[in-house]
Amino acid sequence: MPVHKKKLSEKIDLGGGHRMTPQRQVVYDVLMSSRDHPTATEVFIRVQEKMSSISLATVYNCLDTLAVAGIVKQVNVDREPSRYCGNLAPHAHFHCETCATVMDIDLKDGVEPSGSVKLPRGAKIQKVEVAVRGQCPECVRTNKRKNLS
Amino acid sequence: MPVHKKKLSEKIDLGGGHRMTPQRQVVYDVLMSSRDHPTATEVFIRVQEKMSSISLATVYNCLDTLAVAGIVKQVNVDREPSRYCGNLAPHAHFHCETCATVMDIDLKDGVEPSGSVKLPRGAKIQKVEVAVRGQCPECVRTNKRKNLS
DNA sequence: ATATTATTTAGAATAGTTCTTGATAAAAAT
DNA sequence: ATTTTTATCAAGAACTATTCTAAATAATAT
Repeated sequence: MPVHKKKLSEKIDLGGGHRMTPQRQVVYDVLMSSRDHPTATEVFIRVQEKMSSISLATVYNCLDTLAVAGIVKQVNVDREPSRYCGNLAPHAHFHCETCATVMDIDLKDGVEPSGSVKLPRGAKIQKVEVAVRGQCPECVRTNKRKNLS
Repeated sequence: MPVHKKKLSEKIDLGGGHRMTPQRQVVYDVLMSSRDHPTATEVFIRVQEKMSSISLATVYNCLDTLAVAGIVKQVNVDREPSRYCGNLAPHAHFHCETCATVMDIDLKDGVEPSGSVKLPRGAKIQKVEVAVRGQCPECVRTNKRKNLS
């Protein structure tokens, strides 16, 4: 079942002369029905179940087109593979160093994330990203240990 | 002239049976006398002026060893090449999308960067990173434009 | 219909980084 | 002071995520 608000298979305008093709639609649907933050390869695997002929390059293309169109978000954690996210509401990310998952965390109401830093005078701010690293509740509870070789 | 506090060529203990070799010392000195946030390749170029025989692989090794020892910081901006930073004090980073430089920005006194997010209940927080993207004062002033092909 | 433009695909190419291997060097043990 | 152990260095190969290329296909506009 879809976890985000937009109806699945809803036709979306990508703007700029771009078409909502079957491939883009399937990639979009997979993202909107994912709560985790899959990498391009993970999206590829999930998409293949619905459209086995699709190529990884196309998944990359689709993700990029959707991200540029602003209907999905690209999330980067250090230099790990990019992840993709259908949650367009402003939020931060928590990265669990034990199980390597990325989860959304909400912002506190009425608190600007930029409030904790001295913004350079005269700079134009485009966005402020807050990323938290640590061990997620699930991994704390099950007392998992980091994979030390 | 050195921009950070520690004296250049000061012998540092890396711990864990690691030695402060000439190569590591030169890499460290270059970082400590840099205000910008050079990439491994940029460090390599600067180090070569003092030690022309050093290899890029060794620079990577040294940077990694120094980072693991906790005496320099590795800074990642999206999926761009890692940058390295000798400023160990807690701070955030500003990334100029026009000139692609990364600069330190100070935290406001007494304001926890984690204060703007709803931390997951039961999670162990290791660190909170704040990254600001936009156009730096210098680029705003000179009205530079993004390099659109 | 025809021309134009966008898209898909497979595979090649790229870039940053890590790994492998043999040589070198420093430290520890004898 | 030798020997043994351990750490390090360097060159280049290997790896991985991603982008690019080129040709085929499909959709849209004329």
